[in-house]
Amino acid sequence: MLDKVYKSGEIENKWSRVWDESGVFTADVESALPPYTIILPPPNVTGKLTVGHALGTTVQDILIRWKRLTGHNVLWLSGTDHAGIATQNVVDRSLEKAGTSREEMGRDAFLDECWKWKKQYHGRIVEQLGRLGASLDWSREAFTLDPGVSSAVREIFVRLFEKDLIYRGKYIVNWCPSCGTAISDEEVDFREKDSKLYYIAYPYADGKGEVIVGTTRPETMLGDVAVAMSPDDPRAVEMKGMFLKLPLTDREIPVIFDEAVDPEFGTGCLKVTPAHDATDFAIGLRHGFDPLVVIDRTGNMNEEAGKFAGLGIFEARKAVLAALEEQGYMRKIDDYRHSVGHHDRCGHIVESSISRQWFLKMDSLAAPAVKTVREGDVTFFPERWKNIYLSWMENIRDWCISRQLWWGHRIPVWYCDDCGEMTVTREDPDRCAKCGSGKIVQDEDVLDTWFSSWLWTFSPLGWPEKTADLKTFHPTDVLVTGGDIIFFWVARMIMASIEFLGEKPFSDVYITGIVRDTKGRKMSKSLGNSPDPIDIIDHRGADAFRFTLMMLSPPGQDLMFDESKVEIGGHFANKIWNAARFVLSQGEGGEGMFDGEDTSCGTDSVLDLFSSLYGKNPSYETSFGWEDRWIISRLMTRFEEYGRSIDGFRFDEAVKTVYDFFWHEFCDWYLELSKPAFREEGARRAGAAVTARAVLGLSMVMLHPVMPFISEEIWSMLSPDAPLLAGYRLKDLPGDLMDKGLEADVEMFREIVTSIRNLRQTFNIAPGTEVGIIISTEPGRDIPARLEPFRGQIQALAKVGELSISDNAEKPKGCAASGHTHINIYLPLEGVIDIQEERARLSKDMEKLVRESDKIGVRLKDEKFTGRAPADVVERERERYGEMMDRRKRIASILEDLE
RNA sequence: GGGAGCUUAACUCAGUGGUUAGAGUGCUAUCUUCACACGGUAGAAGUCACAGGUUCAAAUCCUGUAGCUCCCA
Repeated sequence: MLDKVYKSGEIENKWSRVWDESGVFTADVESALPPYTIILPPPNVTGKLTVGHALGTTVQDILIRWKRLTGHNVLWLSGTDHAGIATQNVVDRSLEKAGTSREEMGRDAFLDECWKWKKQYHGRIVEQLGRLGASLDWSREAFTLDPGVSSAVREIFVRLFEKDLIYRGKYIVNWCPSCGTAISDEEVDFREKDSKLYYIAYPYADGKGEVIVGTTRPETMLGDVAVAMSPDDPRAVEMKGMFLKLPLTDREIPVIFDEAVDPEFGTGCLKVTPAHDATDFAIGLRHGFDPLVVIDRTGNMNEEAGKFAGLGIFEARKAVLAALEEQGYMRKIDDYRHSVGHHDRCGHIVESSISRQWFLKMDSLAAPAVKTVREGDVTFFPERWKNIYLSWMENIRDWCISRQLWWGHRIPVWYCDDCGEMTVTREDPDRCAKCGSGKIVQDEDVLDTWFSSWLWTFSPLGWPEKTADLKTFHPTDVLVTGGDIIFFWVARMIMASIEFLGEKPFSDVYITGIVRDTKGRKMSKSLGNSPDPIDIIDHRGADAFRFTLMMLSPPGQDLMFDESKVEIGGHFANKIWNAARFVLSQGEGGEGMFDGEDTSCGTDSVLDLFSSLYGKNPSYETSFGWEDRWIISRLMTRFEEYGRSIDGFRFDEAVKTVYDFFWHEFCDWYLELSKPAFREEGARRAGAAVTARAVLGLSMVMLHPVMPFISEEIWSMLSPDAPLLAGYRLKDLPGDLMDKGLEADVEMFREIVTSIRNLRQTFNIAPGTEVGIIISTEPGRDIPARLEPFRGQIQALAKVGELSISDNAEKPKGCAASGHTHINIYLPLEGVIDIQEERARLSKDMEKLVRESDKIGVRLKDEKFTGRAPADVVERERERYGEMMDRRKRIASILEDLE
């Protein structure tokens, strides 16, 4: 006997192993099926999966498994990312603990150390993805520093260099003093900070006055080269050509005029520090000033800062303020709140700093990528991300691609000691391409990690070789990722693929929401509010987790996640488990149902059994009841809805469809309705058992993309010889099994059962007590005949003994009653009914009904409505009105009787 | 400063012009009946943020207001 409660652990382990060994996730480049490709956004190889990863991975796995089931040649490409800064940081920290450092051990030894980390933690990521049930193709797994992928990076660099799109120059860049490297604009997070605005006096050089300059960064004044004012400033005339004495130094600096100055801000006077501010850098360029660097790469003041040299930025600020105060230059200090840039990896405040770096010109790459999205060749879901993409792309700036790190793709540029020229080649050179000198040295820096990731749709497929994989699987179909890396990654992939392959990298971009805690905060390590997905899977099962994530995340909305919510999925898994237990305990049902045909579910899949049953079944009439035809019809309806939802990226809808069907139609109604048949012997029992098995089996197909483990388990129990569900290809379902007329009659039946149950509970009739029921119907509609097939089930499900169904049946004295469209239900209860209470109950129904029907009545009399609304809407309203008025009449007459 | 999103039941969320606005959790009553108490049955619960407008018809479209969140500069 199976456990009463579903236990996920062992079952998940078992199937993970079986799937791995089976090779069903390996894409077949020879396959004739239409390809369907997703590349996994490569997680940081030394990182740990978060709930956010679980969300994205589940979405991809649902798409992938669904496409696999519905006959596609599926490739879900797995891979990891070397995460330059993050990895180098953790390795640095571990070296520090061991009492050494990167500098001490040297570049090669340090890289060995990084590779050790990579090897050690790679397994953790692989295992975590496996625990989630991700059906990735591991045979093609790639890592951003693999030789193949690295040579693609090299190829790209050389091509772009040869096209003059890559250049080296001294510009203002974002500098992280903590990580000791330049970073791109996209890696800077702006956060609002409480700060001060200092007003500092800069005296005229001739001593006859002063201007006051407002700044949030007084320490940078040591690098000032000018004070700028707006050309529209009323003081412009008198200030023109004037020089100022720069306090705390012996330098004199000019007053200049520039459009970039906002005359409304502060005093309208801006100190210009080209070496340490992007705006000032631009002003400096326009006016021909050499930047004066006063802060070094480690965030300390340099020798240009005079007596402040050697101080850190904050110490220097204090010291400068004190000196200004002491020497009488400080005029005013205001509280001021403004955005300060922080490095998104380490959280340290980012400096704007002059530095020689490598850049990639973006304009010409961006133009076709804008066009592709604008014309809908690449589509974003939800759509609004398109505008975010476009607005970034249309204001794109050059990309700083060099990083002062060791862990990464080293920049393939060699400098000649003799002639000073650069050599940039696909193979490592041993002499200068210009002068032939052997004294060449490679650039010390590495490339931004994203410079390898932006090739990710094609570099792992073997590009630049024209491989079969590339031909079959590129362009890929959909990219699933978070909105926070649209600029880092999505946009750049579109540019790269168009530039180097001449085609888009993917057709659709599905942007998932962000996972937050129940207080709406982003999950982060420092807050400690991010549960470990593996703990959740240990506690509640991967299927439950996946189901819950999908149930709770409508497209593009952030998800307030809390582990306790996974109960939803856990309860559902348990329900599925128990329904399966019940169905399996009813046997295979094949024996003796068909003449000479073996229908036991052993040799082929449940679906094949199912298909063979319907349509050509000679004992159809005696084996199957309306219950069976009904649930099959519902299953077909739901299957269609489900496929539509997944194809439209509506995973919340898809998941709800399976849930509703399985729980509220299959379990609540069908299995209850089948219980009488299961107690019988012979054909009827067999028909019910076979239907239950077939519907359970097809439900597992529907469920499999969302809950792969439990569905695989139950599938295997239904039919031990069947192929793995994970590798199963669903054939077309028979199209003629929907019966809308039957579905409507069953609706009427369900309303009657529910209504009788309601009456029973209202009058406190014990659950075990049988009651007599009289159903009185509207003449001329043949309702008694239509209800006749349902008689037995009404009696069974509502605990009814004597049941009379007839047109215009007489209402007995002293009974509880309910009125429906064309139907009255009477429950004789002489002496038990409290007339007053019964009147009150029915009056409440009546009031609501009157309110609604009157509203429709008014609408129908309004010629504007009947004239302008579409005919089918008017017709539907008319029908509704007729039904409501019928029900009104019925309840009114019941009320009259109670007088 | 510019832009986006959100505001629907106690909570978390569906529902983008046409039935009496739904689900899950929670709540109330009841049942341990031979798949499941992680369950069954029945039920209560909403001024669809607010104010205007468009329309025969608005939770849904438009404008404005308020609050919350995010992105960009």
